[in-house]
Amino acid sequence: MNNKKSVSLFKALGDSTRLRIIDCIFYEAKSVNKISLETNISQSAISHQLKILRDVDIVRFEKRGKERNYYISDNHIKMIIDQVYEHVDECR
Amino acid sequence: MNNKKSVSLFKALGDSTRLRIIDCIFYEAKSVNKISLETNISQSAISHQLKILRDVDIVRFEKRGKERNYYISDNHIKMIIDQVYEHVDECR
DNA sequence: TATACATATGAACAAATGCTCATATAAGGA
DNA sequence: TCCTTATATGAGCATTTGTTCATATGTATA
Repeated sequence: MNNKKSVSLFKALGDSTRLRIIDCIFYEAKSVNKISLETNISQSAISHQLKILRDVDIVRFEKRGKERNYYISDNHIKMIIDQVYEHVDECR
Repeated sequence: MNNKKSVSLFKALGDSTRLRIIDCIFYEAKSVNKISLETNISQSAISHQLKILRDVDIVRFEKRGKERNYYISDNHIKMIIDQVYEHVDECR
C-alpha cells in the first residue's frame, strides 16, 4: 500500500520534543544526559523519544564507557530536515 | 522555542491518509470527489485531512464550478517529499 | 426559488501518543 | 562483589488524533 516507511519517518520528525533532540545533536554526538540537560527535558522522556528516532534510523549511538553518544544517522536525513527549515523560513 | 512550523509540517506529512492524498494529487490537481474515489477514502475523511494540509500550506485549491481542485502548493514541498521517498528507497 | 451536487464541519468515540514515575539493566570503579 | 552512574523500559494516565455519521454551506441549473 502506501509507503509505510515514509509515514513513519515523517511521523518521527513531527514532534516538538524529537525535533529539539535532533537540533541538539545536529552537529555533534551527545550523551543522553547531555541532551537531557541542554534541552531541559527529563532523561526518561529523552530515552523514550530516542527509541522512536532509532527505530526509523534517524539516529544511532556509539558506546563510550557507560554513555551512549547519539548522532544523526546520515547526511540525507540532515538535508531533508534542513530543507524543511529553509522552507518554513522562506514562507513569510 | 522550537520551530513550531516545522513540527506542524512534518506532522501533517506523517499520516498515511494524508500522504495518500498527496500522492494522488502530486502531478495534477483533482477535486475532492476524485481524490475520494481514487484513494477509496470517504469524502468526509478527505475533507478533514485536506483542511490539515491546507492549514500548513501543503495544498491549495482552485475553484472550478462547484468543485475545488486541490494541488500541492509549491515545488519545494514536492522536493522534500521526493527526497524522503528516495531516502527510504535507498535504505534496504 | 427549488433541487441537486460538491464540499465542509461538528460531535462522538476509539485508537494512538507522550509524559511521569518507578524500576530494570548495563557498565565502570572501589 | 557492591556501589554508583548512565540509560532503558513498563505501567498508568491525560491529551491528541483520525474516523464516521449527520448535517450545514455553497454553487450551478431548472
